Amino acid sequence: MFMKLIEIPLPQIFDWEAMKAYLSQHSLELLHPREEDWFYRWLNTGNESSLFRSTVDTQMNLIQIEVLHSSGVNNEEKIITEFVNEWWDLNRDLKSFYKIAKEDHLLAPLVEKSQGLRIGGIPDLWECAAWAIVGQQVNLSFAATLKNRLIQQFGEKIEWEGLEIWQFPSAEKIASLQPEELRPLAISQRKAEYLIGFSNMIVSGEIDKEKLRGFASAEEASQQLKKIRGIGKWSSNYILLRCLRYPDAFPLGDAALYNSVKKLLGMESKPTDDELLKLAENWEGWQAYATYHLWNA
DNA sequence: GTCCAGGATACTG
DNA sequence: CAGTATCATGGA
Repeated sequence: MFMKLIEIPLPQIFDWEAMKAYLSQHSLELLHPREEDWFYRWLNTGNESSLFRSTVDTQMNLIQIEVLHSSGVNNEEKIITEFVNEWWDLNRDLKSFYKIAKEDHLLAPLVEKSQGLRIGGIPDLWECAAWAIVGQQVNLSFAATLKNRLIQQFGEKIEWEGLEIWQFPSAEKIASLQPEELRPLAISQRKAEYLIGFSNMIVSGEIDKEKLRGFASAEEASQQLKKIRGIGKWSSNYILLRCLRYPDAFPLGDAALYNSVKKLLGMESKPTDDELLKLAENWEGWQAYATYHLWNA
């Protein structure tokens, strides 16, 4: 039995099947386990925490959120609603993206097929950066394995009617570790240093979401992030795409991006950066959504 | 066995 | 300054 029901009107264009596919892509999703069409999430709200589950009612055009365990804080509903808004990018007006995408020979068939695809986000900056770091260079399934080991080793879990729901390890927890303590998880020495270094900057407040918001372009915000050890051009733009949601974030260097373009254009070899940037001239202002459609393809 | 994965940095000439 | 080596592991 749930304690409270929150309903959010569904944006006009929203592809629930695509969002479900993203949320379910790694077979073992500890942070938002799925049961039927419900996704469970255990959210920190300061010193307290809320457990909720959310789904989409496509008949009623509603997002439904059931609060299963309340934190008791008086702005809980607002916090959860804002989280889901960011998680599923509900407030994005995609009209101008579709306008340019329909004129683009690479994107046109993709947006036709995936109307309402919205970028699945990682609203927590620390969690997003950690995912970017463990995902550097290695294939996605191995990256997911590393993330799950981090969560199960250093995170916290609760159970709800037999279902386990985990919280990502806090920055404080990772900041308290030595790199050697992460090595047994098969995280490289370098990545262990990157993770601990980033977590320390979160703990000290040296970096936070507010400081990364409000830049006129992803490029400017990216320059801030790239000052951090372990965060290069790919990771900075990945974080801007998934967490800060700059629509013009463009993760140049992304292996999946090159492979997708190569396949879609029937190229002999992977496109060069110059070729990719040439294509991206048509996507000005919407590089993040163009990238996401290419990943999705 | 080799090559490549949603890269970034340290080192070398 | 640009190349190159290194890292971790697993799947193709």
